Formats: sequence, C-alpha cells, structure tokens
Amino acid sequence: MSEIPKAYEPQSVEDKWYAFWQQHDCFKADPARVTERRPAYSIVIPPPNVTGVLTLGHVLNNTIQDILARKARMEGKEVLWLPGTDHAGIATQTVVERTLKKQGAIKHRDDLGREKFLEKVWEWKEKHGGIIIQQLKKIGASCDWSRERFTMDPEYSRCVQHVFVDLYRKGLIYRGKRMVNWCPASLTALSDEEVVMQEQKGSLYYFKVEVVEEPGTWLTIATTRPETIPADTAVAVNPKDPRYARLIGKHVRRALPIENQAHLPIVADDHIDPEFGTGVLKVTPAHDRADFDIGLRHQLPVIDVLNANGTMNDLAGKDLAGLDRFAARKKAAEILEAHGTLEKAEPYANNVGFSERAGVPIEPRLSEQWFLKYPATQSSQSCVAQGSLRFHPDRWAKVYDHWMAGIQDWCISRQLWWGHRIPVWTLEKGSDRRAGFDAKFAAQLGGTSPGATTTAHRFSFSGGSGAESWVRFNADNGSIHAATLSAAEEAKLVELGFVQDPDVLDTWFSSWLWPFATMGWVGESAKDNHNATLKAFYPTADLVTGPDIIFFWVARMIMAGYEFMGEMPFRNVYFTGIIRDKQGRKMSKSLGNSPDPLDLVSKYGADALRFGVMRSAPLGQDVIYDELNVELGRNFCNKLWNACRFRQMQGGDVQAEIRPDLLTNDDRWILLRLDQALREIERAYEAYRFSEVTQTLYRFFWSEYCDWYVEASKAAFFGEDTAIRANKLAVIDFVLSHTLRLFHPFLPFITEELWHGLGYAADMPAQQGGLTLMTAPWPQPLNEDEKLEWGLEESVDQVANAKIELVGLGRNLRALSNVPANKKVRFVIRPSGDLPDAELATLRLLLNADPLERATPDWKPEKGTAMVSNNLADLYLPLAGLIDTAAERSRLGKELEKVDAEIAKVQEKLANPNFTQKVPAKVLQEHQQRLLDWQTKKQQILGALANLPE
RNA sequence: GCGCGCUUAGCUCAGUGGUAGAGCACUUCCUUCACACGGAAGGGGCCGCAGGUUCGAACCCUGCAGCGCGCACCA
Repeated sequence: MSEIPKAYEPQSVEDKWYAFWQQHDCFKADPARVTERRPAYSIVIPPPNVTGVLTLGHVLNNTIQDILARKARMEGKEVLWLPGTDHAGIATQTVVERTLKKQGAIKHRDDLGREKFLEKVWEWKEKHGGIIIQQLKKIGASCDWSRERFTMDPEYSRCVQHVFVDLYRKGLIYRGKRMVNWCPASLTALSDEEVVMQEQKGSLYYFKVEVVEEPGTWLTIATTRPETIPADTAVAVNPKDPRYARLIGKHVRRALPIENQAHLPIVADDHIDPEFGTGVLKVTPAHDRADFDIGLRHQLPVIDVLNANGTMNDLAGKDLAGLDRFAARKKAAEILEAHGTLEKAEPYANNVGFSERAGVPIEPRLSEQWFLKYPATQSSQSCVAQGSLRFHPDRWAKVYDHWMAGIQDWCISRQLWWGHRIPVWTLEKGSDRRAGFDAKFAAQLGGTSPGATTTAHRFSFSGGSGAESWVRFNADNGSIHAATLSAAEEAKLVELGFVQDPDVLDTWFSSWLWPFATMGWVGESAKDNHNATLKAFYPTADLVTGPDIIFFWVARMIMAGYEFMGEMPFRNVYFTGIIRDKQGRKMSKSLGNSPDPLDLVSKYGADALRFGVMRSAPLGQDVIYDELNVELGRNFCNKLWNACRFRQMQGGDVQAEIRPDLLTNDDRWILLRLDQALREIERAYEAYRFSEVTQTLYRFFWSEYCDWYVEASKAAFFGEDTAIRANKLAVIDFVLSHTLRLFHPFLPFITEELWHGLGYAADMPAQQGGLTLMTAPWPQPLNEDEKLEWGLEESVDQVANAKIELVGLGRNLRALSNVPANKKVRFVIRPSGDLPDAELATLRLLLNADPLERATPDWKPEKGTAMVSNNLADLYLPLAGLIDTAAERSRLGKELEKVDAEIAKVQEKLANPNFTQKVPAKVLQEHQQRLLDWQTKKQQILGALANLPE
C-alpha cells in the first residue's frame, strides 16, 4: 500500500483476496479441529436452483450467512458453511424443453424419449449450472467449496431413495387416488404449497334447469365454470332450505351437452350455503374438491370432461370437445344463451388457485399419486412452540404452528422426468404376469390381495444377502408395489413383470434432507455414527432463509431432522425480508425491476453492495431496495479507505504501546466510544439485528472517529510534541485495528486490503490475523482494568461533549457572521476553568480560528461583539459590523423561547406533588438537573443578547 | 371470514414509560495539505385516528381506519 490511490478501487482488490483466501484454504472446515475450546459453527446454504442466476434476494440472504460465518471464525470457531444447489425439477425441465422446442429440435419431449431428454437436461446443467456459484464468490461468500453439493449428485440421490424407501416401509408413504392440484401447463400434480390463491375477475353465470318430475318447474343455478356442466352428476341444495325441500330426490335435466341431457338427482347436503347465489349448487365431482366430497357422500358418478392439458375431451360434448377450458367457458355460456336457459351473467371476482411456477390456474383433478404422511410432526411442532428451536423474528413461530396444526398429507410424486425417480416397481392387478406372480409368491407374502395386508412386507426376490424389497398391496386397485434400493432386486422385479413408477419426486422431497444429506449421511447408523462431519457439525447453528419457504422447506427440514437424525437440524432460523422495489413490488424477472447484483458489484464494489443491502434490511421487515443504499455503501468504503490513508500518511511505528500518561481527553473519549460501540454491536448481533450493527458501525466510524476524533487530532499532528503525536498514532492504530476487525464480516475485501496495507497483519501470529484478517481475534469490549489504566471515566465524555458543543456554537457564529468557511478569523475565549494549551490548539483548529486568544482577566469585549457560551467557556467573535445583528437577535430570540418553554415544562412537573412523590429518585434528580442546565443556558443566551450592538 | 405485521421528518427506517433520532434528500457556505464518494452550518415531525391506564404515553390497553402478508372448499 505504498502508493495509495485517492479513492478506493474495489476491482483490483476483490479478486486478489478471494483467490488468496481460497489458496490458503481459509473457508475449509475440518471436523478434526473441533474441540471444547474450538467449538463448531455450521450453516447450510439454502440451495439456489442450479441453473438460476443471482438476485438481490440471494445477495441479502448470503451476505447474512457470510457475516455469521466470518464472525464465528474470528471468534475462534471451526466454521462450516456448506454450499450447493438444487435441481429445481419443474423449472429446469420446462426451460430445457422450451429451449429445445424453440430450436426446432423437438415438438414435445416424447420426441426424444426419457433418456435422451435427460441427457439434454444434464448438458444444460453443465453449461448453465454453477453460474450462480461463481456469482456467490463475487460477493465474497466464504463457503467451503470443497464440499459443494447438488441434489442430483449420486450420493445425494441415494439418500433421497433411501428416505423414500424408509418412509414407505414405515407406512408413511402410500399410493392413493385423490383430488390433487393439477397444473395443465406443466402436466404434473403439485403439492398444496405450490398453489397460490389469486383473485380473478370473471363472471357468475345463472342458468336454469327443468325438474324432470315437474315439467315447467325450473331451478336456477349459479356457477363460475359453465364449461364443467357436462361433468355435473347432481345438483345439491341445503336440506334445511324450505324453497327446495319438496324437490329433494327428484331430478333435473342437465343443460349440457345438448345431445346428452342426462337426468341428475337433486340431493341434500349441508355444505350448500342457502345464502349464496340461488342456493342450488351444481355438483361436479371430477373438477372440484368440495364437489368430490359431496359425490362421495351421495355415491355420485364421476365424469371427467377435461384432458390433462386443460382442453375439453369428448365427454364434454361435440360443441366443447377440443376447446381450451377458457374458450369452452365462453362457448358454454353462448350455448346456454342460445337455448334460452342462461338467465344472466354478472361480473364476479373469486379466488382461484394458480400454479406458483407456471402461473396458470390449476385444475382439481382426480388422480393416483404418492402421498406422504408427515413424520415426527409432534416434536417438530413442539420444539418451535417451546422455543428450543428459535425463529427470528419470532412471530413466524405462530405461522409455523398454525400450519403444523392443520397439516395435510404431502403429494410427493411429479409427472416429470427431471428429478429423483421413484424407487417403486408395480405389478398391476390383471396384468399378464400377475397370475404367475401370485401363484409363486402369494403364500410367502401372506396373500396377494388388497386387505391381505397393507403394511410393508420385507422380502427378497433375488435371494441375495442384504437385497430386499418392501412389498405392499394397493387397497384401491389391487396392484402390488415393491420398493427397493437394491439393483439385484430391481433386476429381478423387472424380470417378474414389475414396471418402475415413471414419476419423479417433488424437488422439496430432496431439499428437506439438505442439512444432513450434504454432510454425507447415508442412513445406516453403522456408517453415520462414524461420520466426523455429521458428528461435529450437525445440528447446524443458524439457518438463513426467506419466510416464503417456511412450509416448503423449513418445516419439512425440521421434520426430516427429527425423523432421520433424531434431532432438530438447526437451532435458529433467521427469516430475511423480501426485497421490493420502490413501489413496494416484489422483484421479478417479468417486471424487469430486479437489478443484476453483478452490475452493482462492478459499479460500486462487492463490499458496497453488501453494506448497502445490510444497512437497509431491518429484522423482520421487507426491504425496499434503492440503489442509493449501495452508493452509500461505496461512499462508506471510500471513507474507510481514506481514513486509513490518513493514518498511513502520518508515518510512524505501527501498533506502538499506548502510554496512559500521555492520553488526552480526546483520546480517552474515542476509546470510550469504541468500547460503547463494541457493546452495542455485540447486543445487536445477539438479537440478529444486522442493520443495527451497520448503523452503529457507521455512526462510530464516521461521526465519532472521523468527524470528531481525527479532526481534533490534527492539532497534535501539526504540532511539535512528538511524544503526544506518537501516542495518538498508537490510539489510532488501536481504534483502526479494532474497526477493521469489526467491519470485516460486512466488508471482507476492503478490510483485508487495509489490514495488510496498514501493517496490522505483520505483528500478529499467522493464525490470529497474521495471514489474514479472517482469523484475527474478534474484538472484545474493554475490561475494567484497561478502563482504569487508561482513565476512561465518565468525566471524559462531559469534557468532550462540552468541546463539541462549544465548537458547534462557534461555527454557527461564523456562519451567521457570514465568515466564509475557509477564512481564518480571530476568536477570543474565556474558559470557565482550566483549559490546557493542547485543548486550546484543538479548538483553534476546529473553529478555523487564527488567532484564538485567551481573554486576559481585564479584557472586555467591545460592545457588539458576538459571543456564545457554555459550561466550558465564553467564546467571542470580535467582528463588529460583520455580523448580521438582526439575524443573530432573531436566532437568539427563538433559542430563548425554546429554552423558556423547556424550563416551564420541567418546572411544571417539579411543581406537581404527584410527580415529586411518586417518581423514582433518579428520575427526580434528572429533572432537577435538567432545570439547572436550562437555566444556565438561558443566562448564556441573555449574555449573548446583551452583547449585541443596538 | 380468521390470524399476523406495519403506520414516527419529503423518502427509507431506529426508537418497548421520563428532553423525538439516524441516513438520504433539501437550503447556505467551503475545492483547507485523508476523503467533493468530502467538510461545516441550518430548516423540517399535533409519532395514522379516537378513547383508556399512568404523576408522565411514540412506547402499555381498547376500538377504528389505511396498507401488506399468511391461512380458509362459498359455487
């Protein structure tokens, strides 16, 4: 740092240090180093999508993790920050398929077939995957990259399969025919969590149907979905509704399709709200969850009129068949209209479930899927409720609790190719090979029909040792399922005519294992018990994530942790805010309101981005993003840079011993302020209040250290006393070396550069800051001995504050007198007590006074000399004629009013016996002191007023 | 519909019972030998509204309003 540039230039610094840290394995975690004195600290990264790109949300999230990791390292912990990515089943498959279509390579993925298509996805992953990892490195993330994991890694996939088979064996995973959320765009089932309700503006159609048994009697029905009329199998009314009671049990003629107007029963069901619409509901069991339940209660047939892709099938009738569901809706209304059975259509807004990913309305659809009954729900719910696993901010605990209390089985199968293939082989009832299978194995399996057993039966078809399958019977359809991890079993099952399930598992079914699957867990206790990484680093300390995935991921990880590790996966969860733009909208690609973090890095520097984002991210609140904050971060880095540059320009020994006997009041003051800042920062960290940490750092460094202490020190640096000068350098080194360490978790690059540039690294042992600031000891508040030795008492603050106040008053006087800021003027000072020459020199510098004369005892200001005073001194600016008398008089007048008001307020309180008798002694004393202070102030103002010219 | 959160200076936000704060923005002065990505001085607030508790309320309680977010099968 011999030739320091005037402004900080991040580009030349960042890559250099990141490479250095990696070269020296600074991010690597070694479980062998963990001891009682060197505890482990671990975080697992929320895995971003492997083909994703960095967003501001990632910056916020990962900067917080980096801050936690870096601070823990400096505290002497063995830190593992475990990185990786997930395979994002639907998103990735959709992107690849769309791209191939665009290229004209295929019309549909079937053109390629499963294997060839998956090859293409892997190619895509190799090409685009890992971009986000490189981006994380750019912002300084100190992850142990040697342990990077991907949810589709062979070992990880093995964990997923293992967990599936384990839960299947336990009877928690079952095959069932249910109403699921079907995405007509992605052509797969979704879990409830992947469906978001959105208000949609549409119409409520009122149409009428005739009662078969009473020609001429018509019932009017309200519906938002007339296109599903062909799928109606009943109409329902509330049994208590007098309007329709006599019609229950009779029939109506279904309106559509025209060529097939079937007779539908009128049934009575409590679900119907007589107040809504006409009180008559069309029952469509195939296309509505509630209707499906009504259908079950009344044994209604199910007619499915929709294809998987959302178009109408032949059962919808010739008018609608082939049409998209939305076109069919219009068409159906038109047909009703044409036949005179549409009474009206009124504008109507209702909530419709949308596929979170594809953005299209989902279809409730009856289909066979794999479901999971969540494991370990009790311990998972109670650990948060009782606070042994803590959420920050804790209000999320309530949201979590509510969800856990009403938890529904999880639909885990997806009709996709990209993902973990379900390790189940099925032999259907009535298939070619079934009879042969039954004949051969029924006896050994204790029966091969539904009802024989629904619990999993352990069996080895291949006969190999350790090769086992878990066999269960599907009560719904009589097929036989065999789940296995064994290749030998798989081969044998195929030979027996079993067919592997074509579906893959929900991506979250792999992510929920993240905290231990990434640490090499295999699910065999013999091996897991000897896994040093797991032993040292599980459970992890903190999880940092967004509240939007609390159910998707956080809750499920907790359950998986208890189920497979017997312990919670993390002790604290920090929920970040959501980053929004200035209009409060979420950042999104489609809105184009999401800046590229790397652009910001090249424009302002990584540290600036980190600081800016952290500074504007209060705990528990969404973050309104404004580039100004990043600019502020850059400015701050520049300030830090220049403050260090100033230190370097003073030369002298680095980190000399501080001599207590030479400390000035300013020195003691800044040491006290540092101590105060250290304490505040520690408290803020404990409460995960990161923006408060940045604010304290900012205030201490900029307002206290630079604006006051450094400026005041210049008197000594330009002065003659070399001993004082050297001692001030020692104080500065003490403060700066602490400051750089404090800043390092937020600003890793610039602090490392300055740490070395100022020579602070040179004196330290290699592992304690000598090699890198990353491992320098975390600053501790001063202890009582140090404070005593350095004379850091309360009076130090009082003197400093009086000086600050006097300088402020004096500068204000200059401004009012229209003295340009750069012009030196004569001041006269009359101190009220002792005022050493050194202090006088400081005041002279800060007031830009020349000369600053001590008033002799008999000196009297000329009439008209402007003056200010406080406890420290009276200060005169003898510039008769220059001062704007009227302005000064008016200012002092306003000041006086304010002081009088304050005096009145305090006096009123003190005069109130209720107050004086009830209030604690300390508060009473404070008020009495305040009254004295204001009264003194008033005298000072009156003095200044009296001094003004006529 | 139920639940949660927010409402303080023009903007973004601190402030959990005792003198209303910060940063940015704004006005004025200053390119003074760390920094104009800077320095100095200054203006600006019935703390969403209405009640209550208290000697004392931005803070505690109740109600209301506006905004945001969860959860919920009203067709």
